[in-house]
Amino acid sequence: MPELPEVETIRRDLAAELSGRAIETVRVHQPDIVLPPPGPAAFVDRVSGRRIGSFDRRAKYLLLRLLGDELVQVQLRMTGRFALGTSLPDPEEFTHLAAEFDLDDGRTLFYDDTRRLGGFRLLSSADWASIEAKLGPEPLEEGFTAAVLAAALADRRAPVKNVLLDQRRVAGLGNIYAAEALFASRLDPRRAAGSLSAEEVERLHDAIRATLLDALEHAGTTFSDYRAVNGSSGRFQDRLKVYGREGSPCLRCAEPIVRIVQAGRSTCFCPSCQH
DNA sequence: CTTGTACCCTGACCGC
DNA sequence: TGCGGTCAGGGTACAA
Repeated sequence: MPELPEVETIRRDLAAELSGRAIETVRVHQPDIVLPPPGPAAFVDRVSGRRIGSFDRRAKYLLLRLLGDELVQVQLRMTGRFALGTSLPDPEEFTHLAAEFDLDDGRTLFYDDTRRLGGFRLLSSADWASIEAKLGPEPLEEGFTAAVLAAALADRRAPVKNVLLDQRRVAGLGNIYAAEALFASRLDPRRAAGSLSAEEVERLHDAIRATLLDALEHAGTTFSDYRAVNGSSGRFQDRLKVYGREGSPCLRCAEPIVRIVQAGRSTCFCPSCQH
């Protein structure tokens, strides 16, 4: 589900609310959303009573840092979502409540996940550090230059779209924003990643940043499931230029947008003006 | 090492 | 109205 802009929107909504709070009790309704080790029962036991240091994001992960040497890594995957309040804000929307975290201010952090592909993992700082080390650069941070992107794409024969989705190469991009960035930079998603010229890499680099920043400004994209913490939809879906527009005229050249399958996921692009 | 495929799960939608 | 097939913002395990 959510890609960098959506996950970052959630982080911004929750960070100030959660930091400094203590988690008094935890209820896990769907055990399979807790990834072992340590397993659901131990997870409840070890997270209950802990105080939250900060609430961060890396790639598409949310990180609930606990005081002491541990953190809860949250993956929303496709349908995971949060709400914060004294009661379930919208029972009609939260039909697959998977976990609840009661806070020391009387409010509860609710986690709902229709498909249960997302989940929680309690990690030591050392375990997280080894996971973190394998993730690619954050595209919105200073260090993400065109040269860094060029290095991530170099010598790769896989299609550039697939490489952009590989979190070890660039962190945070998913199916929507990879397609949008390739459209904005007029690059054919089927091109071998390593075949891009320096000028093309620069175009792609600028497009990735501009697309993500624009999406962040519009609180992300709500295609079907994603909601911000207060339940509101993103607004970027109205600004999508290729994703989900199969058969519609290209906004640049009016030729029909086509959909192909790459690495098992659909890619929308304009064969007439993306080269 | 790189690359592709299957799979986890539910629900919405489409054609018959 | 029902049924089967397909698809969905992701990531991981495993095979080649």
